[in-house]
Amino acid sequence: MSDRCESADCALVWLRRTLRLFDNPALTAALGSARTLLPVFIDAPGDPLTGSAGPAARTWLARSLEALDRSLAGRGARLTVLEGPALATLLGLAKETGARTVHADRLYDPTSQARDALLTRELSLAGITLHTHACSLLREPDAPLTAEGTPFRVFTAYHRACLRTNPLDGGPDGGVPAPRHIPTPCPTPGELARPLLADAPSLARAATDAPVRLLKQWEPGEEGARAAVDRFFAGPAHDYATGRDYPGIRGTSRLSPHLAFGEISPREIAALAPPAATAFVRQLYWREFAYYLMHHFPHSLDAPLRPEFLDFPWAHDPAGVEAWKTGRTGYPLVDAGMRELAAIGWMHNRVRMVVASFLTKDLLIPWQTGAAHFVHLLADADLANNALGWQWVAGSGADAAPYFRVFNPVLQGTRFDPGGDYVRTWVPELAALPNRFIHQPWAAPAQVLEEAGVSLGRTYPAPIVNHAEARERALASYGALRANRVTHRPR
DNA sequence: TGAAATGTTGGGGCG
DNA sequence: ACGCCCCAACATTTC
Repeated sequence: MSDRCESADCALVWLRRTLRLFDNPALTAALGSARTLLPVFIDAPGDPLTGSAGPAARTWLARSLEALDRSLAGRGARLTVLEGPALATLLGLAKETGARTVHADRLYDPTSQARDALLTRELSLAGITLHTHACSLLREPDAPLTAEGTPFRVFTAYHRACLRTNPLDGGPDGGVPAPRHIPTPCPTPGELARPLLADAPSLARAATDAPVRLLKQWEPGEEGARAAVDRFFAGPAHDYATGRDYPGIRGTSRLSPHLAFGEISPREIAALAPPAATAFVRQLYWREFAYYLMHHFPHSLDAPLRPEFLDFPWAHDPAGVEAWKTGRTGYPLVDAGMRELAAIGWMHNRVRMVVASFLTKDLLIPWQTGAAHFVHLLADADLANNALGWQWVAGSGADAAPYFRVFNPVLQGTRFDPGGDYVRTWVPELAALPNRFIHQPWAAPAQVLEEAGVSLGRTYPAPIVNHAEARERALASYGALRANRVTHRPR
């Protein structure tokens, strides 16, 4: 970042979680407001999104920034990537370029909102205006409300209200077109000939120590995102309602990391969706609902939405947490999911529910422990989605599973991974077991185990808990909580 | 976006 | 032919 000559009329485009050119209202607004633009990404230490991200998300981010830079290069601009505190970095760039305006994509988590409010004040002292633009959602998260004017807490009611008030969110085109040319201050950043991540050493490191398997399956960036959408809508989307439940096949969209980094907008996805994909579009509204809940109940990122769960008798079980994290619980479907997560920074959604149920109900570990682990390992880490999902499973959240709903990892396995493909992929030491025992190796006769080369407790762990007993324990805990609430109810 | 226990029914074997 | 038992299959209730 040097030698950029001052432009009479330059605006900064501060991209955070909108790493794309199509349907990017921040970019469009900046183009309309200034003669030249400087697109910038700031890797700020302690940033609530990128700062707490784990290696998979950091690697994805680095790759996505490289892709964005290539797209910008095709339109006469380049991406500037800097590491440092947001305020100082923006002030430095503003001074260099003479920019008095910053256009950014809006962030919705409470920490980012507080930071943006602070930045708005601090920047205005230097004569700089910060504008944030709605980029990430089908609709802003304050609406709709119930007839009483309160936020919905049940998804189906929320979803119905969304469809009633605006059935075609984002319009038929899926958003504003990508600009054909992006004028930049002179000299163009491309002429500076600096490697993209030279001034963001932490991201440069992340770009090189990639979880390789992740990169084999996914292509970070706007182009890769659009290709993934096309592939999905051409095939799996048509059988999504059932296919999405089978972790052994490609039945889901696998769009979550693309969406998390804003490489493609949900408006564009909704506009491209074929009529047969309504079940999938409904899932986009689950994402909307997560942001809606985060907006109306910001405390629900870290604390139970339903306050009676503050009294829940969670267990302290470091050994159990460790077995869960490392995929050594002795329940093949749970272990397969946790190993998939560790290996590629992603996990099939049905399996996310199963492992979350196992942690919170079989082991009685607070959902926040699991949520933090997910945020650290998932390439698609999204605070709103993550908290909603975990609270849903734990029973403490909106539209929550009733407290007595406990997933049986064996039944879930036989039902949704009947051929055992998923388990065999991620728990190879069980691969030779016949289907009948692949989800419950402890039930196999000694001879079958021996023929499959499985020795429980040596090559693969024996179950760390008995699920039937654990289920009873969970029901008792949740039952006590319910009784508690009744006796404590104010009169 | 659950699972297990309990209840019901109907067919077939058998005395 | 008939009643009885068993059990699978399905439905309902309960946690």
